[in-house]
Amino acid sequence: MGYGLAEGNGVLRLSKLTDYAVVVLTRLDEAEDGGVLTAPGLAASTGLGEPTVSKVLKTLSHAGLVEGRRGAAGGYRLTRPLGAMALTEVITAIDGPIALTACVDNAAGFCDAEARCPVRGRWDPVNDAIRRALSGISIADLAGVPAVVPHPEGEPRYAAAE
Amino acid sequence: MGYGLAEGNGVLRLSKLTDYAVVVLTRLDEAEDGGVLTAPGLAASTGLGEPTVSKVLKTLSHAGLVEGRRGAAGGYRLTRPLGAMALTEVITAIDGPIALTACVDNAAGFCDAEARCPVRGRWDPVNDAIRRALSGISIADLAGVPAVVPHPEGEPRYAAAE
DNA sequence: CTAAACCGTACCCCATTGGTACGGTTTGCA
DNA sequence: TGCAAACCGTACCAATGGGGTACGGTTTAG
Repeated sequence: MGYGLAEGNGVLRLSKLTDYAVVVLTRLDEAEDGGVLTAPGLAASTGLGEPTVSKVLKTLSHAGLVEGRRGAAGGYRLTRPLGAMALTEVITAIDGPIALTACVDNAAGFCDAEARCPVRGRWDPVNDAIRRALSGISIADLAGVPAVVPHPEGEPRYAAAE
Repeated sequence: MGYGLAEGNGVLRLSKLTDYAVVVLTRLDEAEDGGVLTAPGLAASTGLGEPTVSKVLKTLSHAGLVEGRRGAAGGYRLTRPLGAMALTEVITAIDGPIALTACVDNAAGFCDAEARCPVRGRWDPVNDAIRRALSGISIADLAGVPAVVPHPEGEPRYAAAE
């Protein structure tokens, strides 16, 4: 597949799943029927695989970012507006905690080559810089909020702007 | 091995090679004999594998961050002081360009699912934030500049500080 | 002439990730 | 009361990319 994220670009590669999560969250934000959409419905409207969408939703649900209601008329619903949902929360939910080094945040002093390690804990300025940069970015900032973008048959072509 | 970087933590994982690069660059900065050290020597003093160190040096050399001199009395030398060497340069040299998405920086409009892609190019605020956070961090900032830390036999234990 | 070191390329192994499958439980509705 | 639709949890499989290695070639001091 491949949506917006790079294939094997380089650093700072966050997973495709995170990309999918943003897509799905955006779609959920556009929902109108009480803001509830089903996983199969989301899969159809986004073009992603249904099992993949389910997986993403499950993870987001586990993190408390969406709420799943079971049963025949079930579906998923945002627990918060996207403007109040930090990007870091989604990243943490999908990819785990945002950390660059192991020595720094985790229990310090567990390096297997602790002896003769010349840069112990020296990466934390980078960590802090990254965290500071990422905090303050909400999903709404990424969504651009085109709101209720229809996706009829044919070729929507969201790109055509400007 | 594993030096300072996390194993499989999460986002923002930059490669171990970049970690090694910082280690090697720091060692080179501590050198005194005209600032020239050999790859085997660096491997021995850092505890890293000799082929791996060579690989890192070769890459750094190709990026112009170090200068390799061949022959019997050859070795590597910094082309700039660490304070004037940006972290982003090292990252770019080892891991490639710092980019989060493919659609944004590269030739736009090559998404295989370009139609119905709801977040085209929406990741660039993140890209910008990351770049802005990383610029302004030099290798000297990471090195801490303990300068000429001896590594005799026994157990150096750099951690023992404070 | 030889040894030591850099250089380039190509190769292999394995861990992480993306994606899938399946059985179970809940719930609206006929 | 049974059925269908949807969420839930877990486990599994395939492939991509990165870490690490090997090898042959070229340069250069002694």
